[in-house]
Amino acid sequence: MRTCDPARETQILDCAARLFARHHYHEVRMDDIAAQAGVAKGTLYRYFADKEDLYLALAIDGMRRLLEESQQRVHGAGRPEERLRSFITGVVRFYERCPYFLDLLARVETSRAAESAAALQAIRQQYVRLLTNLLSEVDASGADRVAAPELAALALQGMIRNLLRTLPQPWPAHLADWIYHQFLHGLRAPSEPSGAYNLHG
Amino acid sequence: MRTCDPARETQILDCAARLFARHHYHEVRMDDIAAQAGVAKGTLYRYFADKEDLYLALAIDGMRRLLEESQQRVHGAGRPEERLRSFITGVVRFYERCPYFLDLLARVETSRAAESAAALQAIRQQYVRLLTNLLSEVDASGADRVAAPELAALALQGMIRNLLRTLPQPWPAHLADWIYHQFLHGLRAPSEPSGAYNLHG
Amino acid sequence: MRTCDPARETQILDCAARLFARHHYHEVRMDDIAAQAGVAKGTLYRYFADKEDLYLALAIDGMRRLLEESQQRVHGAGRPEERLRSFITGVVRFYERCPYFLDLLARVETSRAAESAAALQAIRQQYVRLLTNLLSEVDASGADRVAAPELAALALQGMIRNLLRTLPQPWPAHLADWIYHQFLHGLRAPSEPSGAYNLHG
Amino acid sequence: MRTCDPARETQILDCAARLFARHHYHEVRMDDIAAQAGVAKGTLYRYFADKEDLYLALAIDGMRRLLEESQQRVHGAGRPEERLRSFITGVVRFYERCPYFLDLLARVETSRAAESAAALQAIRQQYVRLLTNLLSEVDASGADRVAAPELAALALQGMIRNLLRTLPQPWPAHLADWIYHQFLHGLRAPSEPSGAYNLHG
DNA sequence: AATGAATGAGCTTTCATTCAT
DNA sequence: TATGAATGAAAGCTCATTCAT
Repeated sequence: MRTCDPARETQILDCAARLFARHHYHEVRMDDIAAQAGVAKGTLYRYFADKEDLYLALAIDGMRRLLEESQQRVHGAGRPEERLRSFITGVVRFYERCPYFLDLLARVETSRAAESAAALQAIRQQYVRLLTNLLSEVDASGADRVAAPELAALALQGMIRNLLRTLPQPWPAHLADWIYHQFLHGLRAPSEPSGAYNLHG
Repeated sequence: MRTCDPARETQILDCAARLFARHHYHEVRMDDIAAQAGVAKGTLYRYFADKEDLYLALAIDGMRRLLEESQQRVHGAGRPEERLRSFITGVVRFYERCPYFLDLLARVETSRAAESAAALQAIRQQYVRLLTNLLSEVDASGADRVAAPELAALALQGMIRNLLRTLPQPWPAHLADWIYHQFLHGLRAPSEPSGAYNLHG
Repeated sequence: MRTCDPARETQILDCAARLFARHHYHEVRMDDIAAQAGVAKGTLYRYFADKEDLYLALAIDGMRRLLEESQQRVHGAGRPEERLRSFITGVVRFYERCPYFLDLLARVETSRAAESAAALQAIRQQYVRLLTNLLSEVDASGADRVAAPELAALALQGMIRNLLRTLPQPWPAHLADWIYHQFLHGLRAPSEPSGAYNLHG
Repeated sequence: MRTCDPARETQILDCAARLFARHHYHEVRMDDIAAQAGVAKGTLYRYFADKEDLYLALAIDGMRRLLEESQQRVHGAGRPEERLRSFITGVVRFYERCPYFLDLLARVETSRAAESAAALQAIRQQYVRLLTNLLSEVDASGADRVAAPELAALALQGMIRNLLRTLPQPWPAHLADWIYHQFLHGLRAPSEPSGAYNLHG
């Protein structure tokens, strides 16, 4: 029953992503998605059970891509601190390429429907665990204790997203470095030698 | 035309807030709001032009209350660091009382319509400026430079919100302290004497 | 129960007349009428049972005034032809003073509700009978037979109204004379000595 | 967006015409029209933007049909007088077939919205021009001058409509002839040999 | 498999009417 | 008696979903 043409499915998801990133769920009509994707409305229903399903697939698709990229960086070579820095840089780059995912993910995570969406929940957990584990490694490698690595993971995630969602693109150079430094050493640590930061960097 | 009975307006906003926090915009019907508030549907339209207007008023109302509370704490007595700690504690307490505002604000800030909602934008800017100024004070009082106070303000806001939105209530004791410490001293600073943090604290 | 303050009733009717002349029944709200008349909405219901009743009273009021004016002219002195000319002149003058009645009456006579409105029907009949009788007098006074005076009455009424509703004000001088002449002598009779007629007379 | 199935559009218009002729604009619900036409409510909105648009299309449709019929008669063969008689007969026959258009047109011409409805205005102008030109031909062919053919056109139109709207169907035999005679020769001309006229002929 | 016209449940919104003040 | 906030039935309209082609 359900058609399987991965290319077309990707095409639909891409178009839908752009629409859902700019407009709320109830503002995007299936008509719009079909028109944007260049297919008939009925075709959407061969790939997705309903609007909610399409919306969820969208978020899952985006989060999985971010997760996979992050996994490569986190599981790469180098000292834990270096891999943390690489992780942050990767996230910033990801959102640079797909800025509409910033709003989309913020939006979908607010969704109560997501609570029942096991797949999305699973990916989100993997993501937090990946980061938590990395922070534990940082902990083990350092002189000081990392208190509550899970809290720290959530804190880092929040910092990154809020900065990226608020700051207008193009983002300041070294933004990833600034985040890394702030996260690791806090507000009042001496700046890194790379120079002063400002919003219009 | 537009009726003005502040008590009733507050009553409607309160009920609507609870509904919008638990359900998406398109999932909440004006019927539901009216029923919840114990007024007739037509009455809603005596206080708000339409659904969107009510929704916006909701967010503005919440942000204004948070802003006013925060201003009192930030403009209070004490060293800048103390007032920063007080600010963070205040925000956590605010969301403890009104947990539904966490999702609501996340949602409304994702709204493109909000871009044209001058009132909401204005409050948001005041909020960021309040925090930025406080961080500059922290800067002036300390030995080290605070790099990019505006970035730091956004980072702090993101940390707080993501933690509160993700962690299930009741929140760990000393969560505000943990945030303060992480924000000021970073991940690897020695923990405060108050003890270890964990998610179910 | 029903309040009786003729001055206020007239005031309401006047304001309503202007609104109903410019807008269709369903486009005029009781709010509008109340605002225009400078009374509260509830007050309207002390003078008229409901919207339909007010609307009807309006038409009856206007038609009665036109009927009374016409009766004076038709029952006046002079040869029947002279009184017919006076009648036509009077109608034109009436609509010159109250142009909004042109559309209002056209509109209310289209109303099916009017069929059940005995009062309005009665006045309309009196009006047609007045004119029919006059035409019969013209008949009796002349050399030729007036065929079907009732048909002629309706024809004259239609001529007048369609001309006045279509032509922009101010109306051509001698318009009433032109109507009188056309009605009595037809299209191809020699023009009266008063001169040529044209739309911008 | 807008669907185009002429057969169905005609079907909807026909059903709507009957309803709007018997009831005021605000008394006819879109539900009624849909039920009468045997389509779903949503279908109406695939053919017409909204209720007002449907209403206007109705009038335009009717006027266009009347205009086309009239053009054939007016541009036919024969002396101008004969074609004028044919025109009048045609109009009467048209309204005999579609009696509901009498009220509908009276109502739509009272509409202020119609002023902005260019299509309707255009047809109305063509109609008046057609008749005006015909009367000018009658003029040229006759011994006497036709004073103000445009006024005469409006007068004739008003006569016809008021008679047809007021007289109950079935209409008197020779009603068209009576109108022709009254219009051309006036009230006091000798009757035609075809006999006496009366309302219940 | 793809289409897009048709569907109709269900939404937002209106506004004539009521009634406590 | 006058008011106008509150009412809620009823309207116009939308749009996710279906299914004949």
